[in-house]
Amino acid sequence: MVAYTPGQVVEETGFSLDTLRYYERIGLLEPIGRNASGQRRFTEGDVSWLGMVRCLRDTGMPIAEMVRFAELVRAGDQTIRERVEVLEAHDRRVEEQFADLREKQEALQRKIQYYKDVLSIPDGVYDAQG
Amino acid sequence: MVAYTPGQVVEETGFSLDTLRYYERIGLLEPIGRNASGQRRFTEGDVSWLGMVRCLRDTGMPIAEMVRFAELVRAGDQTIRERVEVLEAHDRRVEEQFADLREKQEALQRKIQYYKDVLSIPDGVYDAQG
DNA sequence: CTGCAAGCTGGAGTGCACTCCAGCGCAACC
DNA sequence: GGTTGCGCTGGAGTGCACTCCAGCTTGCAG
Repeated sequence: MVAYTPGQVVEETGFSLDTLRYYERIGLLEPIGRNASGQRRFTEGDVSWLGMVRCLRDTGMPIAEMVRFAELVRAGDQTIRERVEVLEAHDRRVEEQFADLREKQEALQRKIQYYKDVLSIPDGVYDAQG
Repeated sequence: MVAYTPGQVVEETGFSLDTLRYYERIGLLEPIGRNASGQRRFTEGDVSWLGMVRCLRDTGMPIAEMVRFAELVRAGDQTIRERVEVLEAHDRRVEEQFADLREKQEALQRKIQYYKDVLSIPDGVYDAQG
């Protein structure tokens, strides 16, 4: 059975050692196994769960919600349906984020265009704040 | 000349009163004019600048960078070219955010699909973490 | 004239998500 | 057998962007 040292997990997942320990403390990771001298040894399962965590984190899921999701995972197979609901709700939020951000970006681009228009008529007098 | 009370600005901009005061403290807003008894009276220009602030904030520009941008605005018309550069760099970052987020979302959707596949074969035995 | 809402100030507190630190253990390499 | 490196712990600190608070003044409605 393969076991990963903390250093290897840092390498693989991109999370810092402190972050990994923090995630374990708050219950986002279940207690990580230890070798004879008390050092962490991560399993394949731990690492793949960290992949899920990264995915959720990078799409903006708050830690508290990831912890709730982790609890569902630990509760076993009968929670799969609920997990799908959580993930789909999250996916819809991500979709909303997109729409929102796109709108805001369009506003930004209009402002940029405004500045460029001012630039192209160099000696006008404008209130350049709007 | 129209002047806005703090309450009206809260209404118009969606920023809280505390946030407005905070923005003034840190120099994101220039010192707001006061009436005879010391209460703030915002000008049209203040409000339109707050529109810009909202636009930048909502597209994820950090406060510190907004403050630098505010300083450019205060420095006058000769900084317009530089302002355009700042805004365009920001716009490119927003674009990157999109690409990034879309990628992460695709990963998320693959994970959701995986769960759904598990759901559709109800009595298999799977490691549902990946 | 009495309330109550709105606003003022400086400073402290909050929430999130880490991040850092001191002081320690263990293993291994020269 | 020293020192280098990886890892351990509990707890404190950080950075960001607000948000709240006590204690006060001002504005306006009834």
